[in-house]
Amino acid sequence: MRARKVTPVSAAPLFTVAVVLLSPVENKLGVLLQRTPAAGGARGRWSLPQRTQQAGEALEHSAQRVAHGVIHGSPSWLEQIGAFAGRAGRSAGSQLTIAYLGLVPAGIIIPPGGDTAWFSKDDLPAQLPALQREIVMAAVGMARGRMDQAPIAFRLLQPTFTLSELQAIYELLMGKNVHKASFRRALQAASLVEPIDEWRSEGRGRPAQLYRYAPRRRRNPRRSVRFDRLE
Amino acid sequence: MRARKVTPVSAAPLFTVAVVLLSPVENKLGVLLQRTPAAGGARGRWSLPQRTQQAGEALEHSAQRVAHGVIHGSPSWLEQIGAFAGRAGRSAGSQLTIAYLGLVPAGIIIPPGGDTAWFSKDDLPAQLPALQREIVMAAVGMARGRMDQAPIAFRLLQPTFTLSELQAIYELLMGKNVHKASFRRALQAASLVEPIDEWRSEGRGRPAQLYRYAPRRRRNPRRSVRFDRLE
DNA sequence: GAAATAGTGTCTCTTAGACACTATTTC
DNA sequence: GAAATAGTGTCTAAGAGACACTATTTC
Repeated sequence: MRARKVTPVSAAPLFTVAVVLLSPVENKLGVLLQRTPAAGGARGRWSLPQRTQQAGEALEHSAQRVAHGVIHGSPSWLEQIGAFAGRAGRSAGSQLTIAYLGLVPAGIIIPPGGDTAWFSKDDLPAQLPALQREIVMAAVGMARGRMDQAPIAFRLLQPTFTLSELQAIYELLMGKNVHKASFRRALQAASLVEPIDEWRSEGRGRPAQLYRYAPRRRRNPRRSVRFDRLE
Repeated sequence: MRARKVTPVSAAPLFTVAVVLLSPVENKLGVLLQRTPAAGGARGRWSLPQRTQQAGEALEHSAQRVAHGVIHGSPSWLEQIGAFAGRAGRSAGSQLTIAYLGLVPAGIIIPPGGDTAWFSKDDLPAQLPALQREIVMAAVGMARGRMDQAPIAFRLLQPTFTLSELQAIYELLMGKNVHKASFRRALQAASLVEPIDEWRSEGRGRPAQLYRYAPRRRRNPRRSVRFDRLE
C-alpha cells in the first residue's frame, strides 16, 4: 500500500453521485427524497439521496449504495442519466453531480413521518435546489424515452400484475391515455407477458387475471421508417 | 478576488471532458481522433479530443472548446453522453471522463497526414484506450437512438442535400437499408424537408433535386401504442 | 337490479414494404 | 443503345384507434 503524498485538508470533494428513485405512487409518478441531516435540532431540507464519491469506486456501484441507503434494497433498474454541473455556489457540496435513474416497483411503502418520503414529480418541495429539480426532470424524461427501448414499465410493477396496472404505468410514463383494446392487442403481438392461473379482485368489478413478464424472442424485424416521433 | 486556501501540488485533476465527433466519411460513420502530443520526437497515440476541466466552467461550454480545437468551428449538434469512470489506472489523466457527442456535417475535410484524422467507427486504431473505445460505442448508440427523437440526420448533412444522401445517412445510422419509396413517402408525410429549385448531377445517372431541412408543424398526434422497438 | 371493472370482436383507415414501372443523365 | 441513378403509382398486409359489445364482480 502506497502512502498518499498530499492530503489537502479542505480540498473540494471530487463529485457527488445522486439517485432519482421513481415509483408509481397513488397514480402519480413519485420521486423519493430524504431530509438532509441538519446540524441543529431542526430538520434539514429535502434532497435527492446522494453521497460524495470516493475516487476509484465504480460509479454504478456507488449509485447502488445510495439507493440501498434509502430503500434498503436494490432498485429494479439503474441507469446513468448524466453529469450535471451546478453553479459554483456555496461552500457545501461539490460542483459536479453524476445522476442516476433508479426504478422501484409499486408497493414499496415508506413509513410516513420519517426522513424519507415520496413526492409527486409535479409537486416537489419548494426548497428543492434548482439543480436537483433539473435532475428530477431529466430522470422523468429519460424514463419516458427508455420506455420504448427497454421493458422498464415492468420494473415499476410487482412480478405479477394485471394488464390494467400495466396499462396505468404506460399512461403514467407517457402522460396520456391509451386505447385499451389496442394496448392489449399490441401486447399480445409482442409476446411480452404471459397469464398465470391467478386472479385478483380489487373490490368492485370483475377480478383481473394476473400476468407475469415473460418476453419471448421477437418474430421478425419490425417496421422502421417513421419520421413521426420527432418532437 | 479571494486567495485560495489550499493548492495541492499533485492533486488529481477533477475530471476530463472528451468529445466524440461523428461525421459521414466515405459511406462510413467516421470518428475524429487526434494524436496525443508525445514528449519526445515520436508521435503520440491516437485519442479522443479532450481536455482537463476547470472546476466551475459549464460542461457544455468546455465541450464546445474541445470541438473547436479540432474542427475550428462548432459542431452542428452537441449533447452529453454521460460520465465514464476509468479503472484507477496509471498516473496520467483523471479517473472521470464526461463525454459528449458532437455531429459534424459531411464534407468537412481534415488535411491528411496531420495530427487529426477520421477513423471508421468499425476500424479504430488498436492502441485506442479501452475506455475511449467504450465512449465511442456509447456515442454511436446515442446517435442511433436520438435519430427518431430529434432531426439529427440533418446535422450530418450540408444545408442542401439530395434525398438519396439523406437516406444514406439514415441507413448509416440505423445500420440497415431502407425501402426507397417508403422512405420518401414517410418523409413527405412528416413535412420535414422542402425542395429547392436546384439539381445536382453526380456523374452518371439522372440529377437529383436538392432539398433543405424545413420542418413544418406536426399535424396530429401520431400513433403511440407500439411494443415492438423493444430490443 | 345498478355500478364498476375486465376483456373481446369487428370495422375502418393509415401506412410500411414490395414490385414494377417511368425519367433523365453519362458512357 | 446500355448502365446508372432519381423518382413514382399501386397493391397488400399489418396494425392502431374507435365502437360496441360480453363477462364477472360488489353493492
